[in-house]
Parts: sequence; structure tokens; C-alpha cells
Amino acid sequence: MGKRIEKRASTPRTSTKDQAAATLEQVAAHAGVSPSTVSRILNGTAVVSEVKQQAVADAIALLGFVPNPVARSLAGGRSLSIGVVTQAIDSPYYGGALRGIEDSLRAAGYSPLFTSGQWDEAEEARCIDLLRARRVDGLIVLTGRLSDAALKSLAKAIPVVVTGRVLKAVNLFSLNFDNFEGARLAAQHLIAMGHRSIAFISGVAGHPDAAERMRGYRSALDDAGIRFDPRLVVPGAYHEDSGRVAVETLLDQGHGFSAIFAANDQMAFGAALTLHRRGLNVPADMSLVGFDDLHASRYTIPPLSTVHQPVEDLGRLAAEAMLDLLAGRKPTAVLPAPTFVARESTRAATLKR
Amino acid sequence: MGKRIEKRASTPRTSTKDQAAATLEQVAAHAGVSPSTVSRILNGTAVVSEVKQQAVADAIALLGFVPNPVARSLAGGRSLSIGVVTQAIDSPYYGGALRGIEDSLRAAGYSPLFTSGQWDEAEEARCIDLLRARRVDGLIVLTGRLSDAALKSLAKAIPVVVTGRVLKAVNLFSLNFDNFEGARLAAQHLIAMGHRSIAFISGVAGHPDAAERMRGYRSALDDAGIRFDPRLVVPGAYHEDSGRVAVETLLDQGHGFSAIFAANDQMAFGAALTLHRRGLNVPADMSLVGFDDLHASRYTIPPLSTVHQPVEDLGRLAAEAMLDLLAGRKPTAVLPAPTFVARESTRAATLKR
DNA sequence: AGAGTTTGTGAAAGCGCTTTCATGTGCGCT
DNA sequence: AGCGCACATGAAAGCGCTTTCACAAACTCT
Repeated sequence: MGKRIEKRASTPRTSTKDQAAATLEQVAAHAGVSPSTVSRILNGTAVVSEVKQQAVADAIALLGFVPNPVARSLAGGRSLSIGVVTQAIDSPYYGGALRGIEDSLRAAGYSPLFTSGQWDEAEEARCIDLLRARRVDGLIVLTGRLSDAALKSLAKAIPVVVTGRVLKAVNLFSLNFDNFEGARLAAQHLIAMGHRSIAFISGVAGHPDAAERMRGYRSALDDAGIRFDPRLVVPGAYHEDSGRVAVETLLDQGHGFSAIFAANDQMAFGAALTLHRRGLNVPADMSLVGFDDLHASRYTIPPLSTVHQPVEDLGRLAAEAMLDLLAGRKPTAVLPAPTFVARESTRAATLKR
Repeated sequence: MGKRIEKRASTPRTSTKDQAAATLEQVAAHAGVSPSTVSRILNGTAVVSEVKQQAVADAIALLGFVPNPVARSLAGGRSLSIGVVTQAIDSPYYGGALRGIEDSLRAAGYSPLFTSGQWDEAEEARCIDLLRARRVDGLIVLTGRLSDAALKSLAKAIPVVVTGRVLKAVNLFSLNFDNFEGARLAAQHLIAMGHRSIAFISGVAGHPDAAERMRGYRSALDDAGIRFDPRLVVPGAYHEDSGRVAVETLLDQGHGFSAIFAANDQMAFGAALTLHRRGLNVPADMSLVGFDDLHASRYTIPPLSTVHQPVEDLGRLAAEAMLDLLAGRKPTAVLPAPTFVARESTRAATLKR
């Protein structure tokens, strides 16, 4: 078609400070003060006279000076960066949290350093070593696989914020989502709809949150007086394909059930596919619930009923807690209680299969 | 010299080197050489005698020495970190690329610094400023919104690798996926199946790849002698909800069509939901294709036919190209050609609606 | 054998900041 | 008046590395 009018206006000026960035020393010279004074003004480490404040401010503006964080780190012993260990940087779940972390940290002048542990303890340890080698000022571990003890000892050397478990220690803050209650809610919802035989696709073995979700499922069953049937629970690995396979196993085993509770949404997606392939309609023939409330769950067909987990808040709160720790304050962040979001993948049980 | 046995293998040893990290100077002292020599060995900057090599290696092992990257950066003028600008760190599309970048970079001793531009030009410029303030050694821009000119001038100061567009300049490498051809393939597939009225949900206006995809769609139409009908194209914003809304608009407008081509998978997901709500079955009543081949597309119901885009490779290649640039080599990375993945969301057209 | 090259190595000077430590000033007090 | 003290500020010493620069030792060549 035609040409388009070039957008001109105020060209986003990715600072064309091609002329080798100014240094604090130059600022000092321009302002006619000593480097120490400039540093003091920059950091608010001491009172400086109005006059000099102004002179320095002018010089900074004139030279377009931006403190070199590298030099700052070396001299100050702080790197102004926070290491973040996730399990999979490309998972929708962690992605949301990273977003929250990025936002909060940036506002405070810190930068996150993301790494992914791939659900592997050794890999996770390597990430942490790497991060520490980079001299990060703090560590945020999103549902790691490391033992509580390892984390505690880590906290002796560096502030740690960990999610997905409950842990008390100095210099360490844990931000736990109530996975037990969330799972309970989900199972209760199914039970309230009349389902008595509810299959469960569990999470990664050994992950605390997976254990909690399983516990929540069983607790709901107990409360309703439904006998727990181990044949109805199959292990999953928190990704789609494990959900797909799990349901195949479940169906092949032939123990009847009218609903499936997957320990996370991704597995629920996989589960839905198998059901579809086997000609089973959700929710007409089978109810399905997930856990996490990923953004995508709103758009599956049918939209997935699931336990809402505020991932972005989680990231934000974790970052804020870290900032608290760094400032010597006691973090107070608390995650909202789990809520169940009923969408369209569940329906009242009709006949026992 | 009082040696002591250091960390004994086993246990994921998140290095409990609580005893204030060793310095290069200490290593030099232990090995009985000068700091310069240690540095030379570490960096391979000069030939050093076998004997000293060994002595230093021993000292390093003994002390568990890990070079301090911060000091290294300050002294060497390089930060060993690469800035990465994405549009949304929490999108499944970018997540995959980040993963690839992380892997390749780490192998070379570099660390990525991720930021997200939120599809906003000003925000993107801010990210770049932030990254440059952090003294990154290079910049990888994943489908940015910045103008070609801005990018070129940026490359004068720092190596740049940019994806999603074709651009030639010194110190800059562009890694472009053939969006035109990909879109063409998708549209051709639909046409080959007998569809003549194909609606198109376009991408974010102003994004080069969105323009290319649109062009590919039109080209396929032209080749097949189908008249382009502007009423059949509606704008989208690359996220699910925009796809959902687009199809509502399309359906309400009442211009008949038997297939929908969404410029990315996320919009296709949204589109599918509206179709479902309106009682239209995919693919029986309406064929649907997407673009990107997100991991999730394999698990939608029905699985989505789409243009495969190798996101993780893209990340990996971008990182490698950056490494080449940094080493003064000329990057040679080339992205594989687009392929169309026919899954189950498309079917031969039956009756013209 | 002497001059000219290489080589391996150490000393020392930074990189751009932060942080003591020391100093000169202005003030309140006896 | 004289003394002490708080206060704003500068000088200088690092932070842990990299990188000249210089130099003695070991080779090369004529």
C-alpha cells in the first residue's frame, strides 16, 4: 500500500552519549568540589551544603553523568543486583513471577539476574554458585529443589527469599502460597458437584508444593468421607505431556472416575487433550480442574476451572521482601489466600462411571 | 602453609565458602608468583611456564578461588554481561528465546540481563539506557519497536544483535525469521484446502514482523487469484484477548468466511474461544491457523495448525551471533526456513458460508 | 663472540567509585 | 577570651582485577 508517515515527535533518545561516559571525577572537577562530595550527594551519605548540591546537580546534568554500577559495586561491596533462581524461565508460571520481580526491583535501583534450574537440584546449585560468583546482593529462589538446610546455610552468607515452602531463619524469608488449602478448595469444588471418584495427577515428586497439593486433595476427600483410592493418583511432572500421559494411564487402568484434578494447569491442558482424543467431552463426560490459573487457562476450550495463584504478586512480594531484608527491615509480605475460579471445565456429576 | 582440606565433593555444594572469597592476590601469594601471572593464566593472555601454571592451578583449587567478575569488569572494561530486551518476559514466545540465550551465553562465560519493553517504544528506550548504564558488553533486541536508525546509531557504541527485521550495519547483526514466507505458507495451506474467504487477524501495528505476515497473507491470496477483502482483516495485538475480540468483530460484521488466520498463536487461542462460544466448531465449521507454534499449541483442542518458528534456536543463534560480534568475527547464523505444521484445526472447506 | 630478538615475569598504574581519616571552620560554652 | 566540639569537606587509601612497561634470561644470527 502506501508509505506511512514516519513517527517523529520526540525520538526515544536511547541516550546517544557516545562520548565515553562521564565519570564522577569529571563531575567533581566541573562542580569545583572533591569526588568524595559528589559521592556523598549521590548516596546521601552525609550532609552537603546547598550550594555544592546545586553545583554538582548542574554538572551532572551538563555531562549526562550516570554512575558506573560496576565501579560502585567494587568499591561499595554491593552489586545492586539480585539473583533469581527459577525452575524454567520459559514456563508461563515463572514468567509471570519474573515480571513482578523485575518491576519491583527496578523501582529500587536493583537489577534481577535470572537463571533457571531446570527442576534439577545440581543444576540449581550451579545457578546459585554462578550468581554468587557474580556477587549478587541477595537471592530469590522460586520453589527450589534445594533442601531447607542448604537454604538456611546459604542465608548465613547472603539474604535469601524463597517461595513455595515455609522456613524460618535469620536473613531468610519464605513466602508461601497455601498449596494445601488451594488443592483442598479444588477437590471440594469437585466433591460439592457430586463427584466421588476423583483422579489426581500429582506434581513433581519431592517438590514441597506438590506434596502440599496432594495433601489438600486427600484432606478434602477425608472430610467428605470418601475413601482415598491410590489407584486414582498418577504421578506427573508439571508439564503438559505428563498430563497427557497420565490420563492415558488412568483411562487404560479402567478404574472409573468422573473428574480429574491436575496439580497444575499445564498438566490439565495435556489431560484435556487425551480426553478429547478418547472422545470424552469436558465437562459433559468428565470434569477437569487445574491449579495455578495461568493466563492461558482462561482461553482453553472449555475455559479451565482452577485454583487462582497470584504469580505476578508473588514475584512482586518476593522482590519487596528481599528489599526489606537488604535494608535490615523485617519483611511482612503475605500472599493472598487461595481462591478457586470456577469456569467451564467442571459440571455436576451425573452418572457414576 | 597451613593447608586444609576444602569442600569434599558430593552434596550439591552451593559453595559454603563463607570464609570471605579468596582473591587473586592470595592465589598469587600461595603459588609464589605475581598477581599478573595469575591473571595471565586465568585469561590466557600470555604464555606461562608449566611449573607456575601448575602452582597456580593448585593454589586456586586449594583456596576455592573464583574470580570476582565485578573487579574483572572494572579493570577490563568489559562487564561480561549482555543486555537482552524483550517485549514481555512473561510471554511464552519470548520465554523460549530467553532460554536459548541463557544457555549459549552461559557456556561462554557471559550472563544475560533480561528486561522487557512492554511493546512500548519509550519503555524500550528506557530499558536500553538502563542496560547501558549497567555497562553491558552487547545488546540483543528481540523484535524491538525502535527504529532501524536508532538501532544503527546504537551499534556505533555497542554491538547489537536484533531479531525480527533485516538490517545491515557495522557492529550489528540481524537475525530474521522469514515472516513473509511463513505467513504465505499458512495462507497457502488454507487455500489448498479450498478456503476462499480467509479472515486475517493482524499483529501489533508498526511491528515489522506483523507487516511481513500481513504481506505473506496477501501474497498467497494474490497467487491464488483471490481478491483481497479488507473487511476480512481485523487488527490484533498479539495477545489472546485481542484474538477473542477480533473474531467477535468478524462474526458480527457478517461477511462470510470459512477460515481464520491469526498472526500469532496467542491470538488464535483467543479466536478459538469466541468460536466455541458462538457454537462454531473448529475445524468442522471453521478452520483456524496460527503462527509461532508455541509449545502450548500442541495441546489446544483441537491442536493448532500453525507456522513453526524455532524460538529457542532463535535465542541460541542470537546469543552466538553476539559472541561472534564480541570476538570480532562476522556472525554467520541463519535461521531455518519456516515450515507449516498441519495439526487438527484445519479442514477442507465444504460449503461457502 | 657480540648484537639483536624473543620470552617469561614482576612492578606498578590504573578502572570509577566508596569510605575512612584528617583538617579547617564556625559555634557554644565557661 | 579561650577551649572544645560538631560539621562540612578534601585527601588518600583501597575494592580485586587487567594491562602496560621494563627487564633479566634465554635464544637466534652473522
